[in-house]
Amino acid sequence: MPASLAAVLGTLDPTSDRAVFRQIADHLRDAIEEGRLGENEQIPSETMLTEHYGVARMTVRHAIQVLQSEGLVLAEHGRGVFVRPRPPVRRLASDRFARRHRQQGKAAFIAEAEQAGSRPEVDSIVIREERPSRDISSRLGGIRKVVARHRRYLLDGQPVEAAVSYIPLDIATGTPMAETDTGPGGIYARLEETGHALDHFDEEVRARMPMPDETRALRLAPGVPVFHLVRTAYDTSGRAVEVCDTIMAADAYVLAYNLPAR
Amino acid sequence: MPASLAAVLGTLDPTSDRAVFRQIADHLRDAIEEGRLGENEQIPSETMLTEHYGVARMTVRHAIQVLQSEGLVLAEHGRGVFVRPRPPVRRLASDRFARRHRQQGKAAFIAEAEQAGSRPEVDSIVIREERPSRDISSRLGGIRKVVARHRRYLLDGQPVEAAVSYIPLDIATGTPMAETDTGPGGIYARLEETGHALDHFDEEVRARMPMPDETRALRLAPGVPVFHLVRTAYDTSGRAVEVCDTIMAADAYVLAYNLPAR
DNA sequence: CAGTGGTCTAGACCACTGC
DNA sequence: CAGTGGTCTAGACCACTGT
Repeated sequence: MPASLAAVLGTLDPTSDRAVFRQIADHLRDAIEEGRLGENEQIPSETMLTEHYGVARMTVRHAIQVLQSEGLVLAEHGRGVFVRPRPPVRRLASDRFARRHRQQGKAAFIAEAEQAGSRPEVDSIVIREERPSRDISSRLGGIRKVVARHRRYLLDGQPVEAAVSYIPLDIATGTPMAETDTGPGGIYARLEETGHALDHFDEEVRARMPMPDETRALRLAPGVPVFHLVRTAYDTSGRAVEVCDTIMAADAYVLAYNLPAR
Repeated sequence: MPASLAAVLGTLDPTSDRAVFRQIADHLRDAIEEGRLGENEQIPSETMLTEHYGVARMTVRHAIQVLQSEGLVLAEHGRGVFVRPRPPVRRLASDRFARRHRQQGKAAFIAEAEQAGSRPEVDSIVIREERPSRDISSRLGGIRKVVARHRRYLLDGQPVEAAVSYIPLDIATGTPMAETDTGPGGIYARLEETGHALDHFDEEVRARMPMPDETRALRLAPGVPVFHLVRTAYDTSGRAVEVCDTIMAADAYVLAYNLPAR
């Protein structure tokens, strides 16, 4: 941390209409964006800030809370408040479910992670029969019973993605799709073996702030939104054969798509 | 608002480890999610909540602030705090820039909005020569000068999208692409007329919390993330002929894409 | 005008971290 | 142990809304 707070942060403008806590938040935000406070660096403590600005501690805390909800800093109890590093980003390409990527015999996530030199894991696997929600049911053509495959994906021990796949009961029953281990190539390989050659996927993307359970499952920092993906797989007969509902930490992903001009 | 606060919210659990402001936030969140507090309904005032729970006003405000940063409620100075309605959502399909949609002679945004019965507007139009950022430059093949087209899109008076298009100077100069009015079909129609028949687009999607200037430009409520789209247009010779950088209120959009299975 | 939320103070006690 | 952030109180004054 630099010696002079005034050099990093400046001073309050008493003639300004802008609330004091917003001015302090602005100073800190500017310092972060211009690199005067670098990634993982500790920002001045609440005590130092109250003394520097001559305000009450609650005012300083309010300013820091603004930055937390913007996802710029992370408070660690007993240690300090730190500038959040930009996490390594995974790029998801729109051809990631193409057949040629399945032929090595690995599921998309595992193959891609190993390629990138990370250690992939899948945990919290729960497979069970369920009655799907109205939304999922209508995407699968009005079906009433499905096999639901819940799981969580981790990279180097960090959870990055939580997903649920829904497969019509008549398709999944008696196949590895209803077992924990789906075998080489994952469920898309099994679908193709059982007479459901895949034609295309429809993918819907939303972004929002996480619910509290999602914050826990993905160990999300405050101020990080989530991507909510709903992907439907269609076979060559036009039947919807799987819906995958995925929540991802938005700061860890870039989604890349190819759009036709014709 | 119902007569009994206890029926809507319940009471504190003094044996719980959970902080009081979190318990209050949980009660309000549950009431919203289960419909005991409906869309646009006013939640109990700070005064009522302090009396009901027997806590200091700052504790109640802290709870409400949590809900604000989750995007669930909206505080209106002097009026009250209200349950945020889910705004009408625009669905952006991955074929939205297909040539056939351009042949009516309208730009994609205008045509689509009128189709949906909304009143579209485009304002804040600024067209000027710029030196592109490193990122934009490299997407356009290392070019040093571009025509930048800044504009903001509104539906029924509400800003929904702010975008900047970058076009290499040699392509745009002397054409309507460098003017305010690009003519029927927009810049993509002009590109095709000037020997740059379009082949495909690459689109990258990110989501994050907005910067303060984006909050202003899109009149974003607290707790609403933004989509950040960067779309590159390629002509049939493989040259990148335009990059469009767009910020959108994430609660107003669903992005829909088609992924190949081959 | 009464009622609402917005800002700010000056304390208190607690829990966690690292030396 | 000293220093950090986390929670909470009990006030104060202000600005905005609607009657």
